[in-house]
Amino acid sequence: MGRGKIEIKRIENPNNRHVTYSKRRSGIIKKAKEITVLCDAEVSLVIFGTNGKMHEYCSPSTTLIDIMDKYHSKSGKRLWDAKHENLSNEIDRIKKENDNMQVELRHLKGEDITSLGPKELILLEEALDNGLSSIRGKQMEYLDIATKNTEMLEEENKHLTLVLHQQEMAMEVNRDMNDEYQQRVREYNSQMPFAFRVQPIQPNLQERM
Amino acid sequence: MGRGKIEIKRIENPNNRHVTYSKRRSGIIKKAKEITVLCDAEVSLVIFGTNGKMHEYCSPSTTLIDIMDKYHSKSGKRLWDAKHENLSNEIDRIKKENDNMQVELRHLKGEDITSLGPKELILLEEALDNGLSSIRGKQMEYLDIATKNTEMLEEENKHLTLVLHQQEMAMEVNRDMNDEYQQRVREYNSQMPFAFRVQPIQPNLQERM
DNA sequence: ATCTATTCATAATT
DNA sequence: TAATTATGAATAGAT
Repeated sequence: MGRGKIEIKRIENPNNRHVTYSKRRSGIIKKAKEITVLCDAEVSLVIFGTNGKMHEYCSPSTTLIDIMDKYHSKSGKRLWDAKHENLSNEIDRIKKENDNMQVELRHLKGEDITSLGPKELILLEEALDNGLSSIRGKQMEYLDIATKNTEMLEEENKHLTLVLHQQEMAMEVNRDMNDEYQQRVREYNSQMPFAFRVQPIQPNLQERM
Repeated sequence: MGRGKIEIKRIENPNNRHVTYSKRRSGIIKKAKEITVLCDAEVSLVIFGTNGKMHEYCSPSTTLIDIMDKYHSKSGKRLWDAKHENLSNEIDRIKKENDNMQVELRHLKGEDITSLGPKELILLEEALDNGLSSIRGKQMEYLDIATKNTEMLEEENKHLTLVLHQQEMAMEVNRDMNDEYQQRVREYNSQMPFAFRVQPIQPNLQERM
């Protein structure tokens, strides 16, 4: 049904495959709707394309759950039980994993160790020692950063103090000049447009913890 | 597509309806198979006619359970009954718990700590220190036991040595007596029924580690 | 069930 | 991507 007969086998060209998928999908859904109306049928149709997108149709008189329930009773296949069992097994598996981790955690924290033998204790001790040295290494890094930070800040402080001092000197000079100038203003009855100003410096960026 | 166009509305004549149902049902299933093959699609199709009979198609690559699983995750609709919902929630909860423990374990072992701040490191260090002191306390117990054991064994050894010495003395005396006795036997041409024997001593029970 | 006139779905093309 | 169209497929009604 088209400009040529096609074999029913996988369409290798991805583009064509997608186009055909879209067309045929809507075709099937249309047919499903029609049989629902024409023949009073109950239809559930779920389609997944290679892109993973889902499309579904369910006859309006029911829900997918109803259909599945009926399927269950008609086919005799224990569809839900199987699913249920899978979930239960999964839970058991994870719980066991959980318990093991729980025990390991408690042991590492020095709890519930009465049952452990000397060799196990030695292994634990090693693990803890390793953990401690790793953590102290990291702390050392932080300490280095903090030390450098302090040095930078002290340097910065010195600089700021110096600049501040210079600024004060400059202002003093300025004030003197100004006084002298005012004097002249008074003397000559004229004005100066601007006073020199010292710009504040920007604080340096600091490494943060 | 037939000897005349038909309106898409319920076919009132039961006979016609049934016939159309059969024809169209097989048509849809054929289409479903085709899209499966042509386009790599996953299809689940369940049809119930008015007679209550069920027909289904499911693409060979999957099962109805898989399709329903996917449907569940894609649509987010609560397809599963309350039981399932509970189990799923339980799994999610335990998995989360698991992940948290996993992280805590790795941190205690000094792994994945680059993201931790100094305060967290201090808390970790405390935990590890506590664990270490607890474990070393336990090791100390074992050491005490081992020391006591050693003392006991040494005591035991002394005792055994002493007893052994006494025994040797006794045997020597015995041998002398025996020699003397044999002499007498030879002299008097008669026999004694049994010889006295020294019983070996049992080692004392020791506390075990 | 089988047959066929007719409508429909759609593959190729634009 | 969205129309168009020639063609094969589906099927309604008849047998």
